Amino acid sequence: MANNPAAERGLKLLEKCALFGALDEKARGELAAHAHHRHFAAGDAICRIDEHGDSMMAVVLGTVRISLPVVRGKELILADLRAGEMFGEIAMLDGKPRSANATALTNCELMVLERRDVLPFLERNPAACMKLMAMLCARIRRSDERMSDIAFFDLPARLAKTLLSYPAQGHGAAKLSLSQRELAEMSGGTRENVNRCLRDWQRRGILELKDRWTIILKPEALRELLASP
Amino acid sequence: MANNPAAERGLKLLEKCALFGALDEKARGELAAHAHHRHFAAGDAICRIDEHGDSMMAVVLGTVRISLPVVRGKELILADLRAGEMFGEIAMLDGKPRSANATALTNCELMVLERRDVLPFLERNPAACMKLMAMLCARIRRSDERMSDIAFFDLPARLAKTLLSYPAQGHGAAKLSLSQRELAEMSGGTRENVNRCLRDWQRRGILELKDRWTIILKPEALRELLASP
DNA sequence: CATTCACTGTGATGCGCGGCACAGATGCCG
DNA sequence: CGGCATCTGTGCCGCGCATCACAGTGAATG
Repeated sequence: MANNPAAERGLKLLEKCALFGALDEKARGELAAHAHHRHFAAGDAICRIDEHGDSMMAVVLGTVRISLPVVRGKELILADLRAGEMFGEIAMLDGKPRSANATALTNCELMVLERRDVLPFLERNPAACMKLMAMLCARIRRSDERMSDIAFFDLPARLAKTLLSYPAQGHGAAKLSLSQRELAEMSGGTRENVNRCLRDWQRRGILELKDRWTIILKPEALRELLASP
Repeated sequence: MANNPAAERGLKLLEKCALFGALDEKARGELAAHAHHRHFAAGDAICRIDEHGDSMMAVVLGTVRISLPVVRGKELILADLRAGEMFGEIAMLDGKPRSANATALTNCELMVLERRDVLPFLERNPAACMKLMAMLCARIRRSDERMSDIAFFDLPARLAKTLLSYPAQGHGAAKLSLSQRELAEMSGGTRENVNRCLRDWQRRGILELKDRWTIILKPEALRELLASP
């Protein structure tokens, strides 16, 4: 096991990870010993809402999309998770069905932790317990914020927020490669209106649309949209 | 302390309470020993969003309203809590500012638990820890559900859901005494449209509006509204 | 008793946004 | 190469809902 490259990466990852970064070497090793690794190809379903599931996952490599299907064909994208982030804790902890969909956006590798291993571990490690609770608290805060955003902000404001908060790649200017349909599903609007909004901003020099990339030129202008409405 | 009537009620309440009902007698007593009690008059602010706060509260008597102020003058009512329900755990656990407002809706009595007492207790009582996590999980599930409701359902559907899920008083028919402004703030609409919607339902015999009470005559008709659109 | 205040009920108006219907661009695959 | 899918960009229509503007009704308050 010690020579297993996946396990090595996993152990290394744990140090960076929000939940287990706080633990000592020994506790981390103990937990990693029980973990197993799984690989998913881009597009694969990792877990589906309402299914039974008693494991939680940490992203080792790649990107995992968490989404909430609502009605026939429509869904809301909750988050895109990258290496070091975790998901699936809710169903693992409370034993109820999965609360959202998780889909592999790229090829990815996950570290999987089963309830039967995690719960006893948590009971013996209050520090991990507290850390996990802090993660849950953060989730609640984000959910509530997002709820009031949807209830009170208009599409431009929500879209601006989405653009600003998405983990951007790029050097000087933030640069992201999401399709307009994806942006719509993240900000809670339609593809068409997202398009109109983006083009308007392009005309005003706030951002640039090129080769299916969205390049934010004036993040301040977007931030201003959030303050004023 | 043992003869203090408030403390007695508190101890009794703990048994009923979601969080501590799972604990043994000894653990409950230990926790109750540290708790203190506070009284608030109807209308009093219990805590405000963004303030610092390191206590969590359980409702012993009365009703506490949890709300999220959004913009100048507008707010979203998240929940009305009655005896046995708890709030304030988030800020207590993660040490960040309060995430919502809490207001005494009636005269009420609260049992207050301070972080400095609760955290050590949780470290020594993994069972309480797990129970608390389950509560947080439930909160997350409710938040997410509410978010997608706002994003995808229209006002009638949201209002129907609000009416059906509000802890009703009454024998045969569910009967509630919320003002239309309150209903609007719970379902995320305006007072005017809530009024139009209710009157429409009254004309169709689904409910009755009398003396500022809303009496639900045909809950099935409301449930049907949730399924169809 | 007059005043004030919160609540209810309704009409008129206008905007945001969803929905549809295209048309053009690009990339993939047999 | 000719389809086929996906993405973009736009025009148009109509509904839902927020907003404003009142009028009427208790219930509290001095």
